[in-house]
Amino acid sequence: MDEFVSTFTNRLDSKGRVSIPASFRAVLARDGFDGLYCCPSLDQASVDAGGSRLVGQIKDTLGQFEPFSDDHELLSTTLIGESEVLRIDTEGRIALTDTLKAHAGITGAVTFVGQGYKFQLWEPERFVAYRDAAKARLRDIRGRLGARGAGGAA
Amino acid sequence: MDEFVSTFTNRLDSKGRVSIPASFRAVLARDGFDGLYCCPSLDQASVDAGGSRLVGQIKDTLGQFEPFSDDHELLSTTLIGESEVLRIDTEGRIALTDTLKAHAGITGAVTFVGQGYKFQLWEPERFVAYRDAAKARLRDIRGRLGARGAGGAA
DNA sequence: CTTGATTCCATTGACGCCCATAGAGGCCCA
DNA sequence: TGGGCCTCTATGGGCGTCAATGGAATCAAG
Repeated sequence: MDEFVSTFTNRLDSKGRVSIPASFRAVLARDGFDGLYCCPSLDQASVDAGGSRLVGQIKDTLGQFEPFSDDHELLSTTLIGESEVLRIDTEGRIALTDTLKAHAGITGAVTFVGQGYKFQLWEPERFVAYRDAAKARLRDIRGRLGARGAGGAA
Repeated sequence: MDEFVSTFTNRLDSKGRVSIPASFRAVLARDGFDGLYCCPSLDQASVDAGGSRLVGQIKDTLGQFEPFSDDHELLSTTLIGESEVLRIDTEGRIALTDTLKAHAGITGAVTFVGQGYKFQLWEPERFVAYRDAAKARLRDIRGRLGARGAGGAA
């Protein structure tokens, strides 16, 4: 599997370090990117993280806007300016910066949420709330998914 | 046969493991996917499971949405974040995570329900109730279809 | 010399792998 | 056609390995 799948919650130790889930590390290793690319999510109190594929996706998104346009500037300010490349230590852990922790409200633990080509970091309780809201909204918009359904209908 | 067919019920052992029905294992082996992809059903207390074909179907669904869009984030959080890739041991067993067991209400046994390109995991009693309700609805529909029937089982 | 950061080592518990057993069903042969 | 053998599936449990975590040791600066 070369995608980030599933959800894990790990604790920060006294030095602020947290282990990246082993299965995510395996994906990152295959990806080849050195370190972990992290950028605050645009609309949520979470952090988007990943490797080359995330970086590529961000570039593609930026490429859809005219260079020097307001929109391009706004996006690049957030997607690139607010980003960090975190070092992964020999045990597979990272130390989140204060900026990232503040954005996501992370204190004692982190929930890692796989999203295919990237994953997100959440404060565990906030994630539960977001997840429940997401499910509820998904039921609403499911009609738009067409006849094939999203892995559920009978 | 390369489709999941029929229904089986197996018990969980003291370590929470349960055997995948042999005929399903054969289909998975042909599918080539390493492990078992499991995704909570959106509307039912069950788990959708399968291999590459299920994953492909989910990817197709996600591919209809623009990356970083609200809808894409919602979908990937639910469809991928809630999913698990379970390892299949040398005996053909899996260990369900607490999250999946909680979603389906599974405690002592699991009912495996073949559905062609995927199959579902149910708590046995809940499945019986669901099946009976489905049958009743089917009779209802068939009645409206007139004499030719809907090819339902006896 | 003190502070912060990075690597190294130790512990604990979960999980994967291996072997063992029983029971059901299929197959062969008389 | 009946009985017995044999294979395979489902299930139990022991053991080793690895991941997550905590803390000490080492290194880089200021």
